[in-house]
Amino acid sequence: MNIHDIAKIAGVSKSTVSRYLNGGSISQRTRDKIDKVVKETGYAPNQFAQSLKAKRTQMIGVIVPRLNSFASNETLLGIETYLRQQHHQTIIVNTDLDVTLEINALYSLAKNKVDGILLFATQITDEHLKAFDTIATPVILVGQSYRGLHSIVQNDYEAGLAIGEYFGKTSLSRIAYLGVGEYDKAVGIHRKNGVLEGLKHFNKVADDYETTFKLSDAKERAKQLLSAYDAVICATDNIALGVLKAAYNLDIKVPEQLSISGFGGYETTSIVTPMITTVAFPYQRTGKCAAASMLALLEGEDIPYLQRMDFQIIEKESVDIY
Amino acid sequence: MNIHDIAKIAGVSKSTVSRYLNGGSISQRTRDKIDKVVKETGYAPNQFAQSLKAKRTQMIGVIVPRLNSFASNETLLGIETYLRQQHHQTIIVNTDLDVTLEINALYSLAKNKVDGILLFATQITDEHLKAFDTIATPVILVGQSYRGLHSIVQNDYEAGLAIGEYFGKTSLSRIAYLGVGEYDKAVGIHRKNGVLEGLKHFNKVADDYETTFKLSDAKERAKQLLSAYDAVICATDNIALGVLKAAYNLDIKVPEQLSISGFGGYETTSIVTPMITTVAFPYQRTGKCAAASMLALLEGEDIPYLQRMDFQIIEKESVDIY
DNA sequence: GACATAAATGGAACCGGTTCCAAAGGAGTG
DNA sequence: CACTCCTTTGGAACCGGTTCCATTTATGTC
Repeated sequence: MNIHDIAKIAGVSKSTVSRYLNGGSISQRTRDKIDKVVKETGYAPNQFAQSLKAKRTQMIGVIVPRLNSFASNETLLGIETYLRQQHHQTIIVNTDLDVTLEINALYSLAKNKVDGILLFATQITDEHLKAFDTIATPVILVGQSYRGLHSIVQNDYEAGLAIGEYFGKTSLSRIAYLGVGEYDKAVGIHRKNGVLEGLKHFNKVADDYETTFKLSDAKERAKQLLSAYDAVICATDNIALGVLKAAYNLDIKVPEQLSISGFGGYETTSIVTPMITTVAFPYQRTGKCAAASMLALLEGEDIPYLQRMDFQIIEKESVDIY
Repeated sequence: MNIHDIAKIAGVSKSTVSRYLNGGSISQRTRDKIDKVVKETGYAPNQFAQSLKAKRTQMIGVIVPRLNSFASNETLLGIETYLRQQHHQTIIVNTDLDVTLEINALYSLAKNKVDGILLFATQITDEHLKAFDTIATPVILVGQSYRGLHSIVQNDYEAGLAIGEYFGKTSLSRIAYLGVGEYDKAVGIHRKNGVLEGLKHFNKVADDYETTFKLSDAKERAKQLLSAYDAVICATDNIALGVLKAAYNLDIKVPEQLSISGFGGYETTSIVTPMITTVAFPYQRTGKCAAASMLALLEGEDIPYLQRMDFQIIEKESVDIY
């Protein structure tokens, strides 16, 4: 069933049906005739063909590095919910942390003529810049910032600062920071710098160790170094969970013998015992903000190049605050 | 940049460019000329306009009831990965467990001319059937089955049977089953029936309680009844985690005083202490299977109406097996 | 070199809508 | 009733591709 069929059945031209659908000037008699036919046939215009002319597909592409991380999923939830309410479709591409796939995804989404792309970036390479340049599709970075590109990020430095000061106030003195590689600017650099600076305000220092985003890696790394510390500040909740697990294995009591904190606000941190003190980032709102910014951008509005979300320390049971 | 521009620059007709792009018969000289122009301009055909003619959008819609559940996300991961490899795009719609939104999503995806729809169903209402009938888009159900519709499900009954027999073999005798409402056929009925039947093989029975899929609800429900039992078989891992939390709160030792099991194989079950014994469902493979079945269906192949995945008991530490 | 055959190419129609423009119809006024 | 003006309508072009068909060009054979 297409507009031509409807027009023929209703005995009018297809331009009239088009006007009927889009609220053009039409007489009551014609309106009723078409109304009847549309009702009977259940006709709905091909969104597709509409987009060809309109040059707007109402589709937003989202490139995520992982589809099984709390942060990605919550952010994605925020994005999808907002876009759906605004009558847009969400196309997701998962890159499984593969940079090549990420570049491919940019070109592929551009070919699909999505109106805009939200990129959950880990790093921005020259290939990325080239792709942004080639495709004529607006891109907003989520989670990482880059000069000259629209970005929405967590307030990693300030959050780190807050947790650093939080540990600073305690009597804990042998502190380790368990982070990730510096290729990830947001988590690997800003978050860490915040923590170290926060501790410094209280004349404390932390030894700086590195692991990956994987819980099991964090656990193994932790096993080697736990005995030397009375506190471990972890760069993510996943890492904190790995450290907690390692503490269990080594029969180290948390928080009596070891204090642990994470970043993220993952649900799991309040499922385990003891519940882990963490810095919650508003992932859903981040997603909503990213989606809203994209639609604003597409409407030609000016949006700030860098938007930082807020954060909140969630005090639980894993830090000995005395 | 469109095909017309390319044709003009290369000094050929647009049908020739089209042939160049799609591997039609073309002379080497012309090929080189067009090659050069395409390279220079970075031209990529509008996937969109192609679809209008081809009547195939290479897009598959996925309707999920939640975007923050382990099962959904893993399945989605399996779907997206497979579809991407097969050069298809994944459009997701989250319905937040709202049946009205689910119906809307069906019509909306149909308007978008997705080639097929994968529906993570909880229940099938008359509205659903009507929608399936109206939209001319193939639908495959994931997670629930319905007579006459293509379905891919977990083997809920057999999995329940296996865990029922597993508990049957132990010396545990005061057993509770903590399940969900029967509106969910797969989890609420089949899974439960399997468990009860499995226990029956060993002349055991379980008291049957009901809660929701939410961890916090399960925890509250569990607090009221834990003292009366030495084992709780839970319908999902989330429920099991809630029960474990309740046991902690009541200072009940797991597994010494209380055995707990779940269903699903969620990552979290091996993060908590003790790690929870569960039945793992192959969610990623389920997603892949669903996606592959859809593409097969679109190719006109015959696929079975009901496909059941396998499962595996993951023995951990939360059940006292002696 | 003439001829048959195959390969390469351009033109036009088509996919399903929207939109511009001109023509037709209807209402209002003197 | 004639005229103007506004509303309604249909026809045609367009969005950016693909494909059919007819024509031109190249290749091979005798």
